[in-house]
Amino acid sequence: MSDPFYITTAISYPNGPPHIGHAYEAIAADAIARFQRSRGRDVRFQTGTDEHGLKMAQAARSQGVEPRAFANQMSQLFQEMCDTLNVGYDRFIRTSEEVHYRASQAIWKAMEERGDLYLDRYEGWYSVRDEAYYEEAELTQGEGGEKLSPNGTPVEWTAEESWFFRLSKYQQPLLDLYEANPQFICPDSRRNEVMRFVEGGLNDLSISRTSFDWGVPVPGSPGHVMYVWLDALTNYATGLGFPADTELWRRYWPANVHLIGKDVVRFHAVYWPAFLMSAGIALPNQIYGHGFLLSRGEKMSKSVGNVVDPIVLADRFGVDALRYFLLREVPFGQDGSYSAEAIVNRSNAELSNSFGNLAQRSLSMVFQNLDGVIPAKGEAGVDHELLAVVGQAVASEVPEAFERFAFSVGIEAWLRAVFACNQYVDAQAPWALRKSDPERMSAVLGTLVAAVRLLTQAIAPIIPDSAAKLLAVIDSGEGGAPIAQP
RNA sequence: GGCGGAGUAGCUCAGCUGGUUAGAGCAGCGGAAUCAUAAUCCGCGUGUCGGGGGUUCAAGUCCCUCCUCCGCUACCA
Repeated sequence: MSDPFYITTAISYPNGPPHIGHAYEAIAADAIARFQRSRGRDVRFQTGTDEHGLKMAQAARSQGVEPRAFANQMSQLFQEMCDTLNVGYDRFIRTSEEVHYRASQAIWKAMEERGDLYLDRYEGWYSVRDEAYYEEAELTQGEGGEKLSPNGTPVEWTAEESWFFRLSKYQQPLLDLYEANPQFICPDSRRNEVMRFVEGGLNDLSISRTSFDWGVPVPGSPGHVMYVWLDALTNYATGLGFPADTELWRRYWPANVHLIGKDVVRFHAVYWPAFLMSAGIALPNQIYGHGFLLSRGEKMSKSVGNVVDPIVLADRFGVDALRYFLLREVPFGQDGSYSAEAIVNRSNAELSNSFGNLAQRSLSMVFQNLDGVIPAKGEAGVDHELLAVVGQAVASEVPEAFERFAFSVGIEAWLRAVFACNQYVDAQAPWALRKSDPERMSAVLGTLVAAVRLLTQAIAPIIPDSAAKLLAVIDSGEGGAPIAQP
């Protein structure tokens, strides 16, 4: 195989169990990976968990366990989610792995050798409750004249020794990058935001912490652990064996696309390419920031109590129904809304009724009237017309859309072809031909099975399990062998 | 505050560089068919295209203004 294609999801921060947003990204990436494989690309697909940082340390402490034990336990849940949802990753990476420490330290050293790192003090108004520093201008006055964060929490002036990265130096190189490679940040709305942000000027970035120790140690600087994002972003390289010059690394780097949520666009579209430029490593081709899933139009949050476990949804509605819904309902790149009713409506109306029933009625007639032997497709004008419509969809419209991650667009084109098949069935009425013209009935059924097979292959990246089952039935009839009762 | 995006049928949205009587899906109503997982097919949409003003032979589609909603605005995964 040639033409490598490397896709990654963002690694999930497992300070809580996976929610539907994690599932959404994993499913989308999996669909892309499966689609590219079906196109003959040599695909590598990586996902994983981002296990360092203060929040993980705190979550572990609240459970009364060590960070590493907590991470083991939580990461397992994310792996199980992927397995349940048929997300076929090639590598599930964990940032607590030893190899990842080596990779992170290697990229650090490369940045240091470039002269882009320096030790300084990080000072600012710090809110312990928010775990964040604030600018003077962001603060408000409390009742008693004390300073408060924008969230109304108390702040105190805090100073911490920290390593800094000369991000400011990369402002122009980054702008040049965005200019020369318009596809680097997608969709366009995100690209515009990032460009505005960078044009506004970049400050150097604090990239080490001394206030906790759950992280990758900074080489040669005891007491410092790396800023979680520096370590987290490096995972994409670690998974290919970096810093060793491995076969995987040579084959798959740089990544074709990092699929991420819109909330982490800046880290991927600004910091990551700057780190890579500094370290002298090739840049990924594309950062794609997808939208968020809203529960009935509202943001998911624990306090509202509308956080949904994707495994529960999969159990309730079926893995393929859930996958289909998520990629069908929401224009990829935009925010979308989901609800139990919407999942049921989509999967029943389109997957089960329009498509599933088409396959069922076609194969069932073959089984009952032709002893299960799949006939040759017809040569009448209407037969060619139908296969031309289906062919246009599966060979051109669907792949063209999937290629640019426009799943909902591609699936709509696919559905139109499905509708055309149902219209054809009704117009040809093979059940009426059974007595009047058995030969013609055979031709019609042969045409239908051929169309269904094409449609099944086209949608397989979205609903891999159902598609495989259906293809197995159809292909069991190859060479004139009778198919089993559908 | 600054920058950007959006406001089109009950719902979700298409409408590219201005040009036939503004479209699709869903929902709803009516009909046909009965092969199939009661699944399918056909027919039915007069909506101030957010308000107001302007440019033009012609504007949902360009300009101005107002209203409403959303995103980004530096170190939180």
